[in-house]
Amino acid sequence: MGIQERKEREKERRRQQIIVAAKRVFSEKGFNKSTMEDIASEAELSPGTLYLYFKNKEELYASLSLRILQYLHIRVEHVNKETELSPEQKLEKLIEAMYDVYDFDPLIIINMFHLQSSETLKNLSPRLMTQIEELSRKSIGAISNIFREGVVKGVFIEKHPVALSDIFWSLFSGVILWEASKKIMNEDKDYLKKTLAIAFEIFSQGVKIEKFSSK
Amino acid sequence: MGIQERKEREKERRRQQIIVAAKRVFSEKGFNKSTMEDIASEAELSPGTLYLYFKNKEELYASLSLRILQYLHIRVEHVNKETELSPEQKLEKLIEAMYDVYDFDPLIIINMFHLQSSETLKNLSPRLMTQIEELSRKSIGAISNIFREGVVKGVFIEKHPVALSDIFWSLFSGVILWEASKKIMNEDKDYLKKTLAIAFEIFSQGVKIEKFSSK
Amino acid sequence: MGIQERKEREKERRRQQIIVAAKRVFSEKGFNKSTMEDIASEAELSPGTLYLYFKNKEELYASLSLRILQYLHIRVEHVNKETELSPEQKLEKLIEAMYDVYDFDPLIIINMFHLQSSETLKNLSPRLMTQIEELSRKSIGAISNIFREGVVKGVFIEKHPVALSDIFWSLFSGVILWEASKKIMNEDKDYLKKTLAIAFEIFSQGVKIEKFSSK
Amino acid sequence: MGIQERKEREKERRRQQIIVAAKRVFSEKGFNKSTMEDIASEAELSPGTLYLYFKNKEELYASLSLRILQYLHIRVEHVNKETELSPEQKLEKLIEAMYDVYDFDPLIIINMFHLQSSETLKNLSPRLMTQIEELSRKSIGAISNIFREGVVKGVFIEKHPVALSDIFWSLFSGVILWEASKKIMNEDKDYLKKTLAIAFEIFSQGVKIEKFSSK
DNA sequence: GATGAATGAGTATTCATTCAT
DNA sequence: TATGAATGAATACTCATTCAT
Repeated sequence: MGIQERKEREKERRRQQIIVAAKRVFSEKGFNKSTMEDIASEAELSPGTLYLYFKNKEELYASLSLRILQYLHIRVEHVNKETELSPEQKLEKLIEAMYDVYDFDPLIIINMFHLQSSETLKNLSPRLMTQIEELSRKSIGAISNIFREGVVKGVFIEKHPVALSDIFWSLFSGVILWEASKKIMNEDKDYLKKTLAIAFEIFSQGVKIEKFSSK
Repeated sequence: MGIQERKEREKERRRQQIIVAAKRVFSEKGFNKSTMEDIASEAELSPGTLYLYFKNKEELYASLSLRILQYLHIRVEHVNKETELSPEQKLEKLIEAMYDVYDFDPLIIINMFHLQSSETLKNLSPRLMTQIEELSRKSIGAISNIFREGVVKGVFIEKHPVALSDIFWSLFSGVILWEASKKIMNEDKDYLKKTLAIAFEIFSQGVKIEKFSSK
Repeated sequence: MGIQERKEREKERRRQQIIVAAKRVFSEKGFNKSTMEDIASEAELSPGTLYLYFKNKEELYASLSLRILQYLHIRVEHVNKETELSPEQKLEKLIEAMYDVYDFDPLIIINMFHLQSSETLKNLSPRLMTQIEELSRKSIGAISNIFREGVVKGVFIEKHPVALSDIFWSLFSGVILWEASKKIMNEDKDYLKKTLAIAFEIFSQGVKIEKFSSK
Repeated sequence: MGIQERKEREKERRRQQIIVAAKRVFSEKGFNKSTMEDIASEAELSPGTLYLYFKNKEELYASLSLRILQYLHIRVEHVNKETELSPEQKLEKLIEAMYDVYDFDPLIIINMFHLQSSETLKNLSPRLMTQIEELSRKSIGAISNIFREGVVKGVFIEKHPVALSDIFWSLFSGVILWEASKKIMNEDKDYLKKTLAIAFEIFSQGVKIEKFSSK
């Protein structure tokens, strides 16, 4: 019914309001230094209200990660489905997608890393856990596919097809962290973009089969 | 003076004893979940004693990073000074050095990252800050040198010589974190080594100039 | 008026619905661990509605006691009014009544005790307070009467006629609490009944004058 | 060693200091309304210090019960060991002992009852649990012995020898609670003593075998 | 120097109660 | 009347740090 639906929508809006506030606070102070009161006041709500929408602090934090994972998944799947593209073109598209993912939420790597800690996992509801696991698995799988295809078609070197996607992701995370640690993150996004571009170019060159055949 | 010196030596021994204990505790529980009492009891000392050697918890943690940085610096400088090696041979030596650095302390990346947080920096003594900054600057400089030399000699592509070293470091960090997040870190070091090897090989291929000239 | 009256009746029905739910929840979790939401959901109402019928949590709880007191009062008065019975027969009837009171609500003693706490009393409305006080006074009075009559007729020992009723009540409460603390309360009502029977028998023997005269 | 011993003694003194403060606060406000800060400030200590001596609030509360149980045990065992006394004399001594137990801590019944709640039990350390269980078992056993002996010697009626001790204890608890609920507890101890005396006398008369034989 | 008992500020979480709809 | 989302005060417990011995 209309009323039911409007309520549902309203509820979702509140969740987003809280998530947005949480993102601001967490990215400024980090998980441990952020208090639930900080977040509540950023969201212009009372602390108690936060607990109507999120089981606890960990689950609120993990919800940020879920949001990024959803976006990552959509983008990566989309690349993967463009069957008419060559592996090299797909890699290019993938790189573009990764830029956007980072743009969507620059804290992606830090969130992902936090998510791993056993303490965190203990406090999450099974539902959220399942969602996160599924999205991670699917996204990683989609990236792997792109490289596997490249290897099969003789375009990319065969160094453990899985490893290629791992290294691709590592490079992405590494550059972001590196930039973050230089605190350039916010002030100069262009520098990050340029660095990522070079990193991905080097990677692309490194995985192309012609390189090896030309020796 | 003899006595003076012996005291100094004794003092340094205690510092190391504490640092070793701290490393064990921090690497098991992470910074926030580790208590000063945990560390004190691991070091078989009382909590109060820790404060005779370290200003506070942050400074104790940062001291771990300093220790790794010292090792990193020594190894990297050593590679840099071998003037008779070609840029490609130096890169190979550098990669070996990075393995060892990781072996020396697998928490290197996490430590380095923690070190950046403004909250941390606020609590460090200027003396420690200076030491850390200097060592970081020198180590990064030495790595940069290797790549700059390669570019100058026409062996490595010219993509912002600085960027090459940044990306090298990013790749290193990214792989370690990636593995850490898969919790393979401790159980299967060989897998990490293999992944790092592939990563570095791809990187090496990617930066070699022949690739581009062969096109 | 018809409409007025029907509303009144409806209102009373709701109150009872809430009281019944509250009884279930309180007896399972105790006063402090029971939340208003627990009770609301047991009553299939919203938390807000509870406050339309009861001033606060304490008053809701006290209403349970009022209900038992009403039952106790009815039963005890009834015994007292049977003028043709001997004191010993009345005591027997009284004992039967007490069994039934306990059956009506096994939490009677705990409720009564909770009712005494000054914190509780502070939160009750004067109207409720008055009702409770009146019923207590009357019930105790009726029990006292039975014993006083026995003393006057030379059937029961004269040890402060008031004290006899106090002790009778104490014995009743004590046995119930003792059983409750053994957690047999719910699982084995027969054991409680048997213990109560022995207790009352001992008491009856103890207060009979012949005992003393036989010495 | 002397130093070791003095420290131990000092530590025990602190525990007692806290227990005494806790007793005052708990008996005034009850368990739930008493805060750890109340107790700390009553003991002229900081809240944190309480946790150096007691695991949590429940365990602090339970420690009060332990203290009473220790006293109860000593007194009851002492009566039981006086082999030259007749069952009737032992009962008299037991009654005296119970007066003293109540004097030692009038909250005895409330403490004991609180101790039963499953929520409480969940939070106690096994060590404390064991101590409490053992003392309870032994004390109850000693009381039972007295009655069993009386039954065997043909002085007390045989109504389940165990039940006699249960009913004795119930009577004791009941009277104390009854008085407590009349809030006479503190103001008029003499009235309580008199009531207890009458209660025990009635009980004693009730359990004496001659009563029945005289019929 | 070394100790470790004491401190007390800091915080996640709960829940009785309110009030706009 | 009835709702139930929002409130925000209240509190047990932790732990970095200090300081008397």
